Amino acid sequence: MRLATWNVNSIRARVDRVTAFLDRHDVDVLAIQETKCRDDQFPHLLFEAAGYQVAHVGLNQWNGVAIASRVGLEDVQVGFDGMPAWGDPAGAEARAISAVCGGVRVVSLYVPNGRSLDDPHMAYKLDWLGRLRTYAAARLVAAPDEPAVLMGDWNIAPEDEDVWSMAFYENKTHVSAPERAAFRAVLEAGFTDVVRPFTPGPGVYTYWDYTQLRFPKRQGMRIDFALGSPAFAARVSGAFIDREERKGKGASDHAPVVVDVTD
DNA sequence: ATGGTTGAATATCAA
Repeated sequence: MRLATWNVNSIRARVDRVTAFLDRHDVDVLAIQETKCRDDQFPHLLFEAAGYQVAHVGLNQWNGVAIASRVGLEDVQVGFDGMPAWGDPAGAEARAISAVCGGVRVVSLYVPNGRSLDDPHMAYKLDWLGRLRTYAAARLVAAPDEPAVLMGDWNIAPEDEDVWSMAFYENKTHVSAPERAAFRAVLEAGFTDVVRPFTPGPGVYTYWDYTQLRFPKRQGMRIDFALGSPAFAARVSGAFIDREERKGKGASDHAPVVVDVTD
């Protein structure tokens, strides 16, 4: 079975690229982030025509996450237990959705950006990640043998080599010690980065800013990850980052990350 | 020129 995760930066602007990607790489399950639409605006029919069931949560033009699957889509859950609320009035944002696809619990995640180190969004980001760690740890206790994968846009570059320049990111988000500790805490809860062993750095990224010619200058960040439970990680047979998807007109600023598991 | 691009409530905000 082949799974992938991709921050598409608007599903409506990108749906042709997304369905072409699914076809080209024979993807069974795609975790999608930043759909940037309400559910009634999501192009459900195009996914159905391509043979995929879709679970999507989108509340407005921001965030929005989905899972598209052609190997079943069971026990859909919006958000995760304990996911923090945000806003005034406070409410849950559309940043997490999960389902069981082909026997794997797939969680599609869009971690809050943080904006800047002293912004309230940064405290929200750290709280959100802490709650995610608690959820992930609880799942391993409740179902230690369940294949589960937390995949999406984590908005964290966990290692120095995951950014094109540590000097550039000094005092910026994505590389700060608290963010990296929050990411590491999920690993310490028992989850494993199943992609990095197949895509070693340095210079291997999943995101390049639209501005400043970052992509042709190879100035990116590795911030999209698939973290597998022990039962999932044991079945991973390969992984790659589809850098080609960042090329050309109409590309998302993120590339898809693909993971293969044995059936 | 203190930006540079893209996408979404077209007017700014978010990334």
